[in-house]
Amino acid sequence: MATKCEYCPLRRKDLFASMTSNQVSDMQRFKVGELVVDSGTPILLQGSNSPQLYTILHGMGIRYRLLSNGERQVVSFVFPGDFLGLQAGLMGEMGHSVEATTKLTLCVFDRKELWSFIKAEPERGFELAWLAAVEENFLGEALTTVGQRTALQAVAWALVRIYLRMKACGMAVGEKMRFPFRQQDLADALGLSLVHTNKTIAALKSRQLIGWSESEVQLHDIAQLAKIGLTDLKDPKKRPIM
Amino acid sequence: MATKCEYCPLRRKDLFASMTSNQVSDMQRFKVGELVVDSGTPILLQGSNSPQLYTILHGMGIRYRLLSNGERQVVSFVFPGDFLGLQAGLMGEMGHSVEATTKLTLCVFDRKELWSFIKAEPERGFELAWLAAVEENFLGEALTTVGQRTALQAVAWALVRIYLRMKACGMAVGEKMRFPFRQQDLADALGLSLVHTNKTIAALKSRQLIGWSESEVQLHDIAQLAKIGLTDLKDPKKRPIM
DNA sequence: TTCACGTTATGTCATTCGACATAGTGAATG
DNA sequence: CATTCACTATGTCGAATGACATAACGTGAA
Repeated sequence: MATKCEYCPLRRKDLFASMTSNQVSDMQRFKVGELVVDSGTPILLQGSNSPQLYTILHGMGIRYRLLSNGERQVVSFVFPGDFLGLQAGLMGEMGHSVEATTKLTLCVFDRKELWSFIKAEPERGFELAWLAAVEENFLGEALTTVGQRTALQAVAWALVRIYLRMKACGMAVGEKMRFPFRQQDLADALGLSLVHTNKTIAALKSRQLIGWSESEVQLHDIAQLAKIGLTDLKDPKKRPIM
Repeated sequence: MATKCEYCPLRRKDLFASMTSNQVSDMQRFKVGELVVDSGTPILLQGSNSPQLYTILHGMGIRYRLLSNGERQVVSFVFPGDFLGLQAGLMGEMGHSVEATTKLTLCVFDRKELWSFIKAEPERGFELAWLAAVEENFLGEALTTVGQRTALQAVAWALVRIYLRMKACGMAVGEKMRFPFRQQDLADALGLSLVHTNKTIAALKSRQLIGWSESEVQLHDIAQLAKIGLTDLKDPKKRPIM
């Protein structure tokens, strides 16, 4: 049973900008259905031109790029509210792949309708750009991490960022968060080897800064982690939902 | 004497998508003037909320982020046709700084007018998003470079990418291109130390793959460089101009 | 139960890359 | 013409990280 946009659980989180009721009903017309996939399922493929666009309603995943020598760069982790397929929708080709790392519920939109959707409500074009700018901004920060932070700083940065993003949509309580990603995913996101990532995590654990168990991570001293990671604890900026 | 949009030299390059004459005249109304700055001049500041937006008419620059420990990550090099200030225009805050590395001529727009500009011609909102998506796509590639390519691969990748971008707007002839960036800029872009970057460049020179002299770089064997850099020689995709 | 498999954990050793030192070059300046 | 400054060049050494090996552990399948 597809979720009605009117009752969309995302819009209630304060991570997301509010919408007029007109926008909600336009959104509802744009939405062609809902898709539920298992963890591990590929959603979008690098180089492809997907006819569908998705908004994550529930669950998490990763975006990644593959190099011709087989190396994988995890470009970002994706969470509820993230919009998938924008690059294909605008440029005609995805620059990365997207894969589910938990069971994932997606709102499905038809790429062909994107333009008429925006024409009907020009402000949504503006917000589409806004969303892309949020992503651009994040990638700049990630690039800075991989380029300039040490392994310890990078891991601390990543855990803090993920925690804040999850908390902002109600997926983290207290110091605990569900963490369905493998150390290999984190390693590929930070440009580190799996082994070194593991040892770096061990270093944070031995300092009592974090705990790591079965798909769950605890941040025991978030302030200290933020300091190590050369970042702050400001909540992520409000952003639009598509 | 400000360049009239009608006679904009950029629009003639095939890197850029064509515009209707309506769009050109709307653009002209949006443009509030032209700004010429010397090399080294800061244009936009990370964390600021600039009241102006710019399109590069002529010249080059760099975007970079600073970390609290003073480390600098060059996020991208910017060229004619690039739009500056989008993040501030959309999210209200720049995620990076922008600085001129040559004398720079900029079309100046008023951020306050951005929304009315888009409302008047909704397709431009779409293209604004397109522009942001192009940038997002590039940053994903850069992130992959810094995370996964070796120093040699990274330098080769960067030179090829810059060359193709410059050629696409008529700034490179044959195997030669003007290269106003310092090795330090390249190093900060690739997450390498200056010394190691210099030695990597020396390695490419000793293999006769490139030449490097006074603000000029020659790519003697572009195909081989692309191969080393794990990339291809496809021209950059067409993109809109603001 | 046993086996295979995916993931995390940890030790040893190799390599890439960074830090520091020093020098060379050319442009700007006085 | 001498000086300074920004940038490029190159050597030596050390540190951060990667590669390889092995083990521990849980899960699911036979």
